[in-house]
Amino acid sequence: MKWSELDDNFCPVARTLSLVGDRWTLLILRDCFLGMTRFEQFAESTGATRHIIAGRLKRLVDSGILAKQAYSDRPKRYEYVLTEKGQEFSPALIAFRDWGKKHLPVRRSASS
Amino acid sequence: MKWSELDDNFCPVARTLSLVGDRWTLLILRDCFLGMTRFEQFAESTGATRHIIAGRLKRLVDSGILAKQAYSDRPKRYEYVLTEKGQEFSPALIAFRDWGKKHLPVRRSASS
DNA sequence: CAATTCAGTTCTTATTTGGAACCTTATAAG
DNA sequence: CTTATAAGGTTCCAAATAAGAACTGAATTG
Repeated sequence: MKWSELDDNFCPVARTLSLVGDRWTLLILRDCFLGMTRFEQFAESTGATRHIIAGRLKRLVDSGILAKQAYSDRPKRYEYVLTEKGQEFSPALIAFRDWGKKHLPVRRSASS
Repeated sequence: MKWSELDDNFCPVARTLSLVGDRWTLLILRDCFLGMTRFEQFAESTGATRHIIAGRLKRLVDSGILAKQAYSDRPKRYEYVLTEKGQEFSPALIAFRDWGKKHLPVRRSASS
C-alpha cells in the first residue's frame, strides 16, 4: 500500500499521517513552532536536502497547514507561516517533545 | 542527512522522530493502543508489507517501546505488547487522532 | 562587472519500499 | 502419507524516494 492511499482512511490517525507522517515534515513543523519561517532556515535547521524541503513545504501549503506569503517583492521572497489549522497541531509536537525528554536522554560520548 | 543521525540530536522531538517518525511505525503503535498484538494483525491492519512490519517491530522492540513475548512454545509464536515506555506514547497518538478528526474529514465519493 | 542572498530546480547515485513468493514449525483433514 | 492451513517471518527484484551536490534566476552590494 502506498502512503497517499491513507488520505481517505476511516482512521483519523491514518489521515493525519498521510499529510505529516514523515520525519522531515514533522521537523519543519517543529521549526515553525520555534518561530522559523524561511526556506533557508528549514534547510539548515533540519539538515534535510533542499529538494526535500521544497517538496514538504509544498505539501504543507497545499494542505492548509502553512501559508506562503511574500515578504519582499523585488526580489520575490517568501516565508511560510502556520495557519490556524497548523497552530492546532502543537499538541502533537508537545507530546513528542515530552516523550523524547523523558525516554530518550541524550547519550553523550565519553569525551567532554 | 540520514534519519539515524537524528538519534543524538539535542532536540527531543528529533530524537523521538528518529525512532517513530515514519508512518508505518506510528500506525503500528496506533494498532497496539487498539489492542492488537500480532504480526499478522499489524500487516493486515496497516496495509504495509510484511517486510516493513518485521523491520518496524524489530526497531520498536530494540528501543524498548514494545516487548516481544512468546504466547506459544510449539509452534513458537510471538506477540508484541506495549511496555510502560510505549504506553506513555499515547498522548502523541491522541493528538494525531484529534487533529485528524477536526481538520481532515473523510471525503466520501459521490456514490453511496 | 564580480560576489552574495534567497528560494528554489535539476541531476546522478544510493537507499528504502512495494509486491509477491518462499521458508519453517506445527496442527488438522482427507 | 499427502495436502492444507496457520503464524511469523525472510528473500528477491523492480519501482519509488531520498541524498548530495551543482546550477538557475532575480535582485543588491561593492
